[in-house]
Amino acid sequence: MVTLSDSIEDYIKKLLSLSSRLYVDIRRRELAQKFSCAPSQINYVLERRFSAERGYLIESRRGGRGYIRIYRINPLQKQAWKAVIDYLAGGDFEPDKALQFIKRCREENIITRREGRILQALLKDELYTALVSPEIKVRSLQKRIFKAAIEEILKGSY
Amino acid sequence: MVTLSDSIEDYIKKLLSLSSRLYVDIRRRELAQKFSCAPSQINYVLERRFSAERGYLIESRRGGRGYIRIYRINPLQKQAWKAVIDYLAGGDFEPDKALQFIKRCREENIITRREGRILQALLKDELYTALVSPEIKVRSLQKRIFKAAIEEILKGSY
DNA sequence: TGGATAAAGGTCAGTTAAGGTCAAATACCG
DNA sequence: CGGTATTTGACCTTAACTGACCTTTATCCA
Repeated sequence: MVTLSDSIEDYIKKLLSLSSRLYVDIRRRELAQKFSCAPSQINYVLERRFSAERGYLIESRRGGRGYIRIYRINPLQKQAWKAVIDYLAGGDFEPDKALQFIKRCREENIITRREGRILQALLKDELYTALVSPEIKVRSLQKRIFKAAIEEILKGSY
Repeated sequence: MVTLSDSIEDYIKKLLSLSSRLYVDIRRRELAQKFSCAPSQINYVLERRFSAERGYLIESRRGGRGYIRIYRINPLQKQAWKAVIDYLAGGDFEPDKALQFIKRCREENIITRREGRILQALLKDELYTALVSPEIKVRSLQKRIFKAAIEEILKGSY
C-alpha cells in the first residue's frame, strides 16, 4: 500500500541519490503541484520521513526565492552511535524517535531487516498496556528494553 | 454447518495460496463488506484461525491507507520453531525455558548470534524489576516481549 | 529609501480513512 | 441446559492529509 507520503519520500530520496552534493533543494509549491497535494503535505513528509533521527537535516528560507534544503547527514560512525543512543535514552523516551533511528540503521545497513523488525516490535505500546501503567512507566520500560536490545547489537560481530 | 468465520477463513487461505509472496494484504472494511459483516468479525477470524500455532502471523497499520497483512509461516520454519510456538501458546512462562530454546536455535543456526544475544537480553529480570511487580506481571511481560520478538523472526526472509 | 506587495515557506487544528478493543447478544452443540 | 463459538455494535486510536491563517523575504516603485 503506497501512500502519497511514500511517493514523495521516494522522490526526494531519488533526488538526493542523484545529487553530487550532500543536499538537494526543493520548492514546496512545485513539489506539491507535482504530486497534486496541499503544500503542507510536504512539511508532513519532511517531518515524518526526514527527521534528524533518520539522518536528515532540513533547512529552509521563506519569502521570494524561498526553498527547502534537505541534507543527508554522514553515515554513523562507531563513535557517534553511542551518542545517538544516549540522546534517545536521555530524558523522556519517545518511541517515535527510536523508531526513526531504527529506520536509519536499516538504511545504513547497520542492522538486518529482521533485527529492525524486532526492535520495532519492542516499541509497540500494546505490548505494555494493561500490564504496566501509568504511561511514564511504559516509557521507562520501553527505554530500558530498547537500550538493552540495541546494546547487544552494538557488542558486535554480526 | 458452515459459519461466516469458516467462509472468511477459506477466502483468506485461498488468497494466500494464490499469492507468490509469503503474505497477503487485506483491507478490513472491504472484506467485511464482501461478507456483509461487522469489521470486527475479521479480527475475530484472524485471532481464532490465523494464530501462530496454526502457522500464521498478523501485522497491521491503522490510519489512511491502513491494511492488515497475513503471513503464512514457512512450513520448514514452522517445523523448526514448533516447540517454541507451542510453548508460547501455553499458560505460564519461565525465562529459563526460553533461554534453552534460544540456545537450541543458536546451535541449529536458525538465528544469528546477534539475534540470540538480543533475545537473551530481553529475558533479563533486571530490565523489569522496580518498574513492574509482582513477579507474575514480570513473567507476563517477558513472555509478551519474547513472543513479539520471535514472531518478527518468523515473519521471514533473513 | 522605505513602504506596499507578491512570493515564498510554517503552523496547527481539524477531517478523513483506516484498523483495534471489548462487552453484550446470539447461535450452536453435546 | 450449560458452555463455547460466533457475531455485532459502540467507542477508541492512529496515520495521512487539508485548509485557513501566519511569518519571512525580496523586489519594485513612488
